[in-house]
Amino acid sequence: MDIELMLKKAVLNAVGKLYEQTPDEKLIQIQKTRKDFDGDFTLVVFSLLRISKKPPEQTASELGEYLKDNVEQISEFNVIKGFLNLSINKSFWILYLNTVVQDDNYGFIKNKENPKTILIEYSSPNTNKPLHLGHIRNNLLGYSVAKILETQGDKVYKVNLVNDRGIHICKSMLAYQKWGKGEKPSKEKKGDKLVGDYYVKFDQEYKKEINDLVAKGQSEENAKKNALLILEAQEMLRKWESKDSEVISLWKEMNQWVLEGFDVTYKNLGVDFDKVYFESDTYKLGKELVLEGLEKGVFVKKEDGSIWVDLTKEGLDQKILLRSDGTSVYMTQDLGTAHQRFTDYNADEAIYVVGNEQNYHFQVLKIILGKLGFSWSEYLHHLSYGMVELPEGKMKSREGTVVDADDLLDEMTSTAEEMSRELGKLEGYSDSEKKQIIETIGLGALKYFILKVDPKKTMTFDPKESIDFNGNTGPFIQYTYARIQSIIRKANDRGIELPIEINSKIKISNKELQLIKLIYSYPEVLKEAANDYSPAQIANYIYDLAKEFNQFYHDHPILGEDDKSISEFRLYLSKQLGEIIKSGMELLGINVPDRM
RNA sequence: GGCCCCAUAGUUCAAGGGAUAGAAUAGCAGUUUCCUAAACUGUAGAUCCAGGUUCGAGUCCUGGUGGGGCUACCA
Repeated sequence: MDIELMLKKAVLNAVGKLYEQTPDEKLIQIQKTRKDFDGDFTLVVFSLLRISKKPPEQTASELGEYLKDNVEQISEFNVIKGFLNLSINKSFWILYLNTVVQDDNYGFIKNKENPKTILIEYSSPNTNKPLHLGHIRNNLLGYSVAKILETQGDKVYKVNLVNDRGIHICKSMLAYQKWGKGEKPSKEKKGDKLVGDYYVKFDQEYKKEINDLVAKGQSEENAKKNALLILEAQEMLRKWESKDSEVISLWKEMNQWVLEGFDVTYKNLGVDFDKVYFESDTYKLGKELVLEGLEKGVFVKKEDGSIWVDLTKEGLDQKILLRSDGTSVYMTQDLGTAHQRFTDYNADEAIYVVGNEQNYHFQVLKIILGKLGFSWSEYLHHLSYGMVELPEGKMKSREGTVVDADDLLDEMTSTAEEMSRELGKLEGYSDSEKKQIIETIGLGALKYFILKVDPKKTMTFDPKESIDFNGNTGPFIQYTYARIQSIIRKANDRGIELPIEINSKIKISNKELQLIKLIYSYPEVLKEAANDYSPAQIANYIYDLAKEFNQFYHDHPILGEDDKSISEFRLYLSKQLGEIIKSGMELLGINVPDRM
């Protein structure tokens, strides 16, 4: 029952009858009527003037008359300038609500005929330092987009590619070897934090050495290359590649610490993966693809033996694919893993959740795969999200200006606790219940704060001003849900049983109508969010829904309403709004509490 | 230097080429004998600049200004 499609056809028909010319379907623009005007759907007639050959107002009026007379669901119309506002029978909307109530997963596509297999890679951390706010955005986005895509009936696999090898890993290993004195992870300092500290330590010592060398007369450039520390780190990488047992065992131990640390963060964040790949297993993949490409003449070999792709025709640069010593670079391994993934899962589409600083990399990756003749390169999508910035600019690990993921999570929980206590909300709850509610609220505030922003956009986070709990926030929505559940509990206590169907003849207010129309939009919102890979669209929709509900709640008694049919209708409406809030929040990875 | 992205109330975010640019927060002024006041109501406040395309531009095009990113035989 798609009313918009029906209206479109009716308009097409009406234009044909009135002006004896059938317009291109694209000229029919039907949109939802804006709040401040009367009506449910609006036809913009400007594009039809060429056919009607009459002024906008007249065209709109003529069409309005015709539609009102010929379309059963249209009860009224009004014309403002070139906008024809159509009102749909209220009973239609009530009947619509009836069908929604009976649908368990309202808005989701079920039993899709040819479901796609979609891979989504997110998180992809380096094992040399703990996760920070930027990673949080990545993780929340990846997890949420996966859920959103599933609503469209497709099969989605979440994968993580752990970046566990390379010079940056050797830096923290070397620093640990030199200054670690056998320190082990503890309750006070979990593994990723410990390893991260040595990564910072390396950088400090390295900088000192560079300064010393510069003081002795070397150029800064040379000093960077000649510093003993970096030479030692490079030597360590060579040992790692040649599987030196001592280096490998230290590497394994330290990586394990970090991964265990990450697991705690992931668990607290509530994200997970269907499969975890390690770059140490996959970094050699892709070499063959490059050699194949060389044979086909897609790539070129330079005198020193390094292999390149020339993208100057595409308006880009030359890009190295294999070093002169035959080892792989980032691009090489990404070519390999892309290929492996598409074959492993027989995937139709692959999404990479990676920051926009890598736009160039993914642009190149896609072009190269295309040049190699893989038709699926077209279905490789870089979900490029904006950086999270502090008021003073970008976060920098080495300058200690990062917002640590674990610290932030803890802070959110304690703020939630403080606020709950101040508001006197926690009285009468058991300790475990309190803990659960507080965590749900704190985490909800953080997740919503991040996901409500369009993924593509750079966002600002001010650590000094803690994340809000009032207004357009996660807790506001959670509170609305808890309110609804409270009403439902009370209804149950009073033994109120809902009829199977809502009486479609009752009178409903504008606010109630507005709420039903919002419910009607949900499937469309999900579709758009999936198309755009944008949890923000769901977040903003749910906020709107919650806000409208609170207004409705304020001046419409639900259980206190004397007219039984109306009371039942409002209860139905509230219940359904609760369901959608829950459903939408779940898609954002946010839990909703029954009370708070 | 070259390439890419961004610019909306004091601040953080919205706005499928459509009507009077929405919220939140901070500010000011209000609402609890009534289903949870983490709520609701009122008030004030914004499209970086200059051109262009269009019936219609925050949105599209050109130029400028300001900010960010990429341009590694790092990942």
